[in-house]
Amino acid sequence: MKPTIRDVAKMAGVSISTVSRVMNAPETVVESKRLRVLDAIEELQYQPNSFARGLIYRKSYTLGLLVPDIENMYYAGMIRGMQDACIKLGYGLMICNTDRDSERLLSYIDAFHEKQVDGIVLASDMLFPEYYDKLVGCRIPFVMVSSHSDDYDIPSVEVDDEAAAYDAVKFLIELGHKQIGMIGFNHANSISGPPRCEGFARALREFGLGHNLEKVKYASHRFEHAYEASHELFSQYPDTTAVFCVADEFAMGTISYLKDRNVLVPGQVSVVGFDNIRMAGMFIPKLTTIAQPIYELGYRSAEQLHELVTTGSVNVTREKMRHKLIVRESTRER
Amino acid sequence: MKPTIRDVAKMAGVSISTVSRVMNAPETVVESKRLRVLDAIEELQYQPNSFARGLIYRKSYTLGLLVPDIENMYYAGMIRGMQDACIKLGYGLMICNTDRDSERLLSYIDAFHEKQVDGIVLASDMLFPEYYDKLVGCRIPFVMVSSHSDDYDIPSVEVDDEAAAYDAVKFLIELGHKQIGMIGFNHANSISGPPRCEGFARALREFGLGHNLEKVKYASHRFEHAYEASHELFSQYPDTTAVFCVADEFAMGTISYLKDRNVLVPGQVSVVGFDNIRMAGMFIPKLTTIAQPIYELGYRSAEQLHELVTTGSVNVTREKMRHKLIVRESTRER
DNA sequence: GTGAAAGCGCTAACAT
DNA sequence: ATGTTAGCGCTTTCAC
Repeated sequence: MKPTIRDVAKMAGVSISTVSRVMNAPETVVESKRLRVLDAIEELQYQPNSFARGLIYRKSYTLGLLVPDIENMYYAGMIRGMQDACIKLGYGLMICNTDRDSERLLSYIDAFHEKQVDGIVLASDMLFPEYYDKLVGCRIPFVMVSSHSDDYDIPSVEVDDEAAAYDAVKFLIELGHKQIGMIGFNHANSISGPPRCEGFARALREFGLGHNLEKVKYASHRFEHAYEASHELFSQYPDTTAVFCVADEFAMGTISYLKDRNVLVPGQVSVVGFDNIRMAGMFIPKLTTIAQPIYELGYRSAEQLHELVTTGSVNVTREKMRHKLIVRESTRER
Repeated sequence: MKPTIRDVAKMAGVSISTVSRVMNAPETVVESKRLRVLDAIEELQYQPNSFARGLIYRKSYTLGLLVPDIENMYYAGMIRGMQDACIKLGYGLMICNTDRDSERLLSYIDAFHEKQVDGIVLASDMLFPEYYDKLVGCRIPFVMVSSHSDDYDIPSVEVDDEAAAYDAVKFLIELGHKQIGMIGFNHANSISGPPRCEGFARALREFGLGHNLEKVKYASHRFEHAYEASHELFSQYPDTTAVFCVADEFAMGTISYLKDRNVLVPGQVSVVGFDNIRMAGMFIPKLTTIAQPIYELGYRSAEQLHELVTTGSVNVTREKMRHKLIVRESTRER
């Protein structure tokens, strides 16, 4: 049996209240007893029962994270950031993988509710009314990361997707490319899909390259889909010399496709990615990409949630973090 | 305030025990009342307080996972498997990233202890006496995945590293390679490092290629280190035509190095990896590699832990799963 | 400064 | 079949 506060009290020859006090307000108990209690705690390897504590404080000191796809490398860095923040804040982190499935997400909310997490961070997903209602119904505070809601006033941290996409495309244009395509996210389920398309369009228009506006194919988050989408893109617009991919994994898919067709990257076609996941610098060729501060995004979102949980509100809702173009080897002047 | 069992009881006009019964033994309460209770639960979005339950059952229905490096793609698939198993078993999963740091790992054990997880799965790490003592001291059952302990009798699931390495090297030999090098794990902290070296050595000896035995360089888990190690390997043994890398990420590092030196893979040098992480099929060239059943490893380890937690022991300790050579594009006949 | 006792939300044994 | 009640381990008044 795990030792309880009673065991400690007995061993130290004091009452349980005294034991409780040395843990929560040590200065209120005389040194001699305090020391005896501390010894007993040490000796028994006593750990207060967090169920009992939770019952009283109504806090689990645990945060929940809902990610769409844990195999997507983008989230690995984010999780590290969140976890480091959680350590700093004295919280635990419970990670759940929704597989982009509504049912599953909803049932994880139930699980979180039952486990009494103090708050949830929702990564990348759209905030459907269904989710919102459930979260509010469960009275669980939550924030969003790499996403936001236009309809509800929910704290969020992300990058300026429109501006970032604009920068990527502008870079391609300045390299001298005139025939530019894009591999985007399927709009249906994606929060960052539309703004990245808009950034693409704005850059094109601004530089009088509006004829490219239609050169957009969509893929759903994985390498293989981007490979397929690239096939469509190049079949339909064979003279394309540059493509903007809204995710590094897409860029890899595009480059793979091109490679299979014996077209050189960046020799014949330039490709820019998005995210700057760890793999971006390992791929051949190394990816030119829009870097998101992935780790910081995760770190910040945990802090934000903590703020929300403890104070009831956050200072800056809808926070934006800076992106940055990183030029590596997948792009070249035309 | 979150509704309690009392609120439900009041709304349904019954006693709290009846409410408790409809949740734990529905058949013992008459339909009419049961329905009223169910309605009230629905209406209030009532969720039993897991602290109170935990206090009684002394179970948190939560498992803890300790991974060395969550940014290592190897673990992503494993986590998916574990999570799916946890769903099936009705458990939650708490993931912690140790960064291969003893201090951090130990402090996570404390956190798990305090949070009363029902069990822990320890991934890849060695089981130092320090860890073992602490775990036993805390009375937390645990299993190991992609690792095992020779010193203690702890349930584990992994692949047969020695045999797998042997197969990889044998494949290279059968392709006609005579000058074979290896990029291995630094031994200090690695459980799978030594057996993979042994597999390498056994294949070499068996085919009379013992002169390659010394062509081994070590790297510590990341791409960059493998890149460096490859530099050392090829500087010292420039006539090497094939290299066995003990991780796919190492294979990528090696190939990157070779690429930077303008040597063709698989044209001039063949490379085989290990793990078959998701990236292996996305890299250029696609990696020939030893596939581990990563998802299943995770799934199985969670099942094993569950067995240990619920029954107090497991049927087969030190379980092995089958590996498989997957031939793709990074290897070629000599 | 310290102990006794109430109570957090729930389950289970005991009455009825 | 249903209600009453005693804890589970802890914190926190409230007396002393």
